[in-house]
Amino acid sequence: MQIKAPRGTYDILPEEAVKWQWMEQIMKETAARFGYQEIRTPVFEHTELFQRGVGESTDIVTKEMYTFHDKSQRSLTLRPEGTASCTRALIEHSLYNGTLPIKWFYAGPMFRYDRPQTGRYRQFHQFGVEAFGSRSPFLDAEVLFLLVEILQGMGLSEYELHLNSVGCPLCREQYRQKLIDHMAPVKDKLCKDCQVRYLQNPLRVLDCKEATCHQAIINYPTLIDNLCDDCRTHYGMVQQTLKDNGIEFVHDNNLVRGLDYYTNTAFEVHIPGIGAQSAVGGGGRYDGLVESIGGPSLPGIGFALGMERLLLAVDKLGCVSRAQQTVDVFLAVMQENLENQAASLLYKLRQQGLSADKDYNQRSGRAQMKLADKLGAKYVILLGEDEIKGNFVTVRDMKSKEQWKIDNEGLIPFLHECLDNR
RNA sequence: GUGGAUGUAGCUCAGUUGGUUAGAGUACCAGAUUGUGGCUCUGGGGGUCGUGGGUUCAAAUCCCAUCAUCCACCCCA
Repeated sequence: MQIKAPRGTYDILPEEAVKWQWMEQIMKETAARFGYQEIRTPVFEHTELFQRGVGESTDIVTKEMYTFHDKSQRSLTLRPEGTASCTRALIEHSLYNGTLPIKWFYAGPMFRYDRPQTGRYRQFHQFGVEAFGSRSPFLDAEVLFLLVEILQGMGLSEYELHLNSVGCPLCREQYRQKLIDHMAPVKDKLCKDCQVRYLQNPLRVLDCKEATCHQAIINYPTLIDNLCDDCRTHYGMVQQTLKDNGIEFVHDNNLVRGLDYYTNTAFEVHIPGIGAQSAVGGGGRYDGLVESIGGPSLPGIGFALGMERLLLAVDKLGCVSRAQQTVDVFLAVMQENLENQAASLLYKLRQQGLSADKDYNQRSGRAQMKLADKLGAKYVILLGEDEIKGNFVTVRDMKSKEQWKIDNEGLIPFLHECLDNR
């Protein structure tokens, strides 16, 4: 049987890779403008990091991790997300002793064992940012501003930003109890999944899509009405800052993020029309995370964007124009016995900073011209017996069809001048 | 993990109630133009019909299994 890319993985071929470069460029440039620096962490970590960092009860840890043992029987896991690794690096290098906040961005592959569908892969890519060491609501706003700036930079203005606050451990625990009390009398009416959620993580009943569940718990107490004073004030300032700066969002009582580490601000960005997996990004504040994986008490906030979903949206909404990669000069060789000289000339052109290419399959002169055309060559250099004898080359402008005989010595300056004048 | 749809050339797809050598468009290569591109014309290569079993005189076609893709659920990016 022919070997294919494993389930849920795929190749990014050159044509597609151009789009990735374009997208990464926007992301990195925007993050830099906001004062975020790149960090690169390993793609695998000790399994324990994710168990503690992401949360034992999450779907990611319970059923989606690529976990394996290396030859020394260490349990390692391909990273399912980026925040845990960043936090580990922060602690490992004691960076919390330095200037705060620390503002990082990263981009790279993540791995989750899940059933593939449009916009969902087993190896997928995220761009994310993390800011450690400040609880300021203005930092929350900055992170959201950065997120929106990236979307707009990609020409994606049709997004929906959902916002909520999941409170701090203190007020959330009180709220949790209140919610359980509210649901207790009607728990039999909940769907199967929600029966389990009711016991393990009652907040997640709120974002169940079953209409019957929503009806059963109608008039439920909301998170926002049960925040403590500090959390309420914090959330209010985040919202106000966004409003003051014209960033549209909707407060969403049902938004409860799946990862255990979130506190206070939680958010999700959706782009309608790219399939069922419409969440292109999500994030929030995680003030307890650093401590929970062995560091000092240090607050943090971040988000992650799904890169293939963003490209899906870009393709769907068709708002990019990307130039085809072309070559400045194509070298057409008219006699086989001139290959040595052709190779030297080609190398020389490239050393002089020109993009140049030639045929390697003994094509006829005509076929070489066709190839030059296909590669988008601006100029073709013809090299044949006449040229060699006369110490010159023939240069053809592919657009105007003009041709000149140029001295060997004058060739490079001539080409540079031609290209500069285009 | 659950349910549904679909797998024929690199790509997009035809292929009749099971019947002889599986087709088209496009892409690729060559020639017309032996040293000159886009257009046109002519020719050519390329398929174990996803894979493995079964039914049949005969299977791309019917049955089973398996793998993969897509859609939805779950969940998330």
